Amino acid sequence: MTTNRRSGPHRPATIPDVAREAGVSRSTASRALADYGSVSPEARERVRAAAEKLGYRPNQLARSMITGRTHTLGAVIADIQNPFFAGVTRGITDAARAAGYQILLANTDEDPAAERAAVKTLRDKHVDGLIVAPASTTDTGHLTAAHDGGCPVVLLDRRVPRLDLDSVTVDNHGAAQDAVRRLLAMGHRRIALVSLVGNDATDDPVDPGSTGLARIEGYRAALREAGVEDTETYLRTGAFHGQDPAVLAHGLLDSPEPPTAVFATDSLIALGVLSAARELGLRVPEDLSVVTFDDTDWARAVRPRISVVAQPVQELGATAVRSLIARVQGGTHRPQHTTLPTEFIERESVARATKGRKRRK
Amino acid sequence: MTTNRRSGPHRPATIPDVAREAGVSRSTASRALADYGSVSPEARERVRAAAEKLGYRPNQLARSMITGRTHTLGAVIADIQNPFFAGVTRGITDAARAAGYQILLANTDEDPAAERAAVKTLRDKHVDGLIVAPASTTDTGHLTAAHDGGCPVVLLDRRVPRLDLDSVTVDNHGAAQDAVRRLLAMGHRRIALVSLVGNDATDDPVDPGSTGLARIEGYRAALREAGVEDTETYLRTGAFHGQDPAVLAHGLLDSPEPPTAVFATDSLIALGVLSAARELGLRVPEDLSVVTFDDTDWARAVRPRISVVAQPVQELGATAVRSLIARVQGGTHRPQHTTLPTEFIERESVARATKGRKRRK
DNA sequence: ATTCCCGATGGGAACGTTCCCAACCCTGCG
DNA sequence: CGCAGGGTTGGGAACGTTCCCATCGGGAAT
Repeated sequence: MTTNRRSGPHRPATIPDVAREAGVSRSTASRALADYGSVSPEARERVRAAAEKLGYRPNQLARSMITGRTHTLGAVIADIQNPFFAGVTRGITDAARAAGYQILLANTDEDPAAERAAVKTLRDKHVDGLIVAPASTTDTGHLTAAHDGGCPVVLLDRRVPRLDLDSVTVDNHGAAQDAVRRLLAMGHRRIALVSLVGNDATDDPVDPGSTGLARIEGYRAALREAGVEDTETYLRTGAFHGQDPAVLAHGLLDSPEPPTAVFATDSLIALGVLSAARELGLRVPEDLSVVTFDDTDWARAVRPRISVVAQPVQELGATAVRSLIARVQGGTHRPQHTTLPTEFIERESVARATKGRKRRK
Repeated sequence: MTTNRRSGPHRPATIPDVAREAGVSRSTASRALADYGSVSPEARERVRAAAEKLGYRPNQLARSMITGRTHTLGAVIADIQNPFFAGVTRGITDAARAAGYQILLANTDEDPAAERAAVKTLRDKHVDGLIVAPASTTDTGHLTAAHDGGCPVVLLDRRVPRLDLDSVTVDNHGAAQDAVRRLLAMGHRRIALVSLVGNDATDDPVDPGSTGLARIEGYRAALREAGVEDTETYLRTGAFHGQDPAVLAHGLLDSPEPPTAVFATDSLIALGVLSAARELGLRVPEDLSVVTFDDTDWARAVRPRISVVAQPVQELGATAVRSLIARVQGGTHRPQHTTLPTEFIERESVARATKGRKRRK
């Protein structure tokens, strides 16, 4: 008996094992199993039977070494606990599985350094492509490097204007403008926007890549077209980290001339606004109208139900995957920018503005 | 010039390239880079400089082929969109990254077939270990097969009693019992439990593996010890799929002698209860007290704030990862069952029971 | 001075698969 | 009957790394 280096109870069967069992060569066994080239019917059957008998399972690592494909995609997002990204990730994993791909997941917490590290690690693992919700619109060298290095990148949710990478986004500017228009139509004039933004100091207001700035610009545009010149008084932006949305909202609402409506740029901020309103004894929507991005499960269960700008979260992720796989498998066509539609869902958190509403302390 | 098979603009540098540049052999270069064996300081430095110059990045696939380690763990969970699993996954990815591991993610939607397929695919990709929230307590052949085949498995959130695998759970029975005791202490007697359970028909009531049954048993135990003999009237369990918690709760609350308190076994069900209560015009907590598992973000932002049984979601995931890595790297000690503590957080959704409360239609 | 040992180095094999190519057999056609 | 050609097969190389082992040189000890 030959001494095997790995002589455990059941050393996993390899192609040579199967070939030996079937009485053919490695090449023929490989061809029969991978179904390419030409193999005689009887040889094919013998190999199939031998593989079955030995419980042969192809070693994807070895296969990947040759083919250069791992059938694995990397997903680099901010925070899986954020309902928006949870939905996106769900869409990503489902679409990937349907196409025969797996997902390597990495969180960045909006930290560009963590994002660079994640991209590096995932590329070292030879993912076939990357889906990235970029933390910064400027610090993108690692993304172009990956793309140029043969690892396609699809930008998710956020765009990087001067970067010629595929992207899948929603029309944040238009959606925000629409939402604010609806508040204006209900007679509101003192409309606040509460947002947490990243380190996008250099983002371009004309063609913003970050969702935060795009929504802010949509907010400004809606106010201006309604003749509200001052678009900054009720604009509250905090930093991603360390800033509690509830505190931000509290400061906004607890002022001499508070807003009559608040537009939150995501569901976590909306919770902060609701929390602050509760602390101050403000009723929604009688004292304060509230609208937010993202249709989370609680938005349609709480009282009052919250009117929202719903994003197609799962579709966002699924579209990114399909776009990426097309690029991985297909040729190198021009970068494609997909914009998915949002939907405003009207519920009970918006009321007509009452001119001289009394504040209750 | 030799014709290279892959003659792209920048064929990624390999160890032979670095060795050539540094004027040493592959072996020495490999030793210098991987930091093992013995290498002279000057050789080490020359290799380091050459690697730097060529932008060398080790091919993890090739390395894994030799070492048998991929530094990748598989996470097989039900649904990333469920806040509980989102938190768990966050804990998993963070702990994994801290230990130098990556996470391959798969959703099962509580479908045993999907779970088997996921485990198969992940094993084919040669993950070093698996973290699984098993969909079934009986259909577990693939898990023992993986474990016996050298791919360690850690059970998450749910246990499989007769299976000798590591597990990380919380004391669901005790936590549920404690929560119901608190409702009893507030004078409630007609206490309902609303739950969605999987296909655990054969789960053992004495030592339940599924969280659902464990919580139900805790509920029953609390009622019995308080002298409430009938523990089934207000028990509502629906199936995982196709059953809307709101509908289930609606049927429960819209009855001749409705419960005065509801215990929901997870946050999605709690939303259903809240939604049904709102539809029926019931006020929380005046008409209906509500307690739920899982401290989600909305539970502390809505009005009234919801009293909850908080689970250490991130810790659950992180502990599973650390336990798994210990087994991957260390010897093969006995299976370890870790139980993490829960915490009851008292808020405003529980009121003293009023004897003859009037229902408002 | 010879022996011994240890640090340093290089060559070759191995991991398990796919790919390329040469060899082979058999049939059909000129 | 010889040759072309297609289906089938097997051997060898390659992917990029780590590991084992043999070799070599120099300093210390006998």
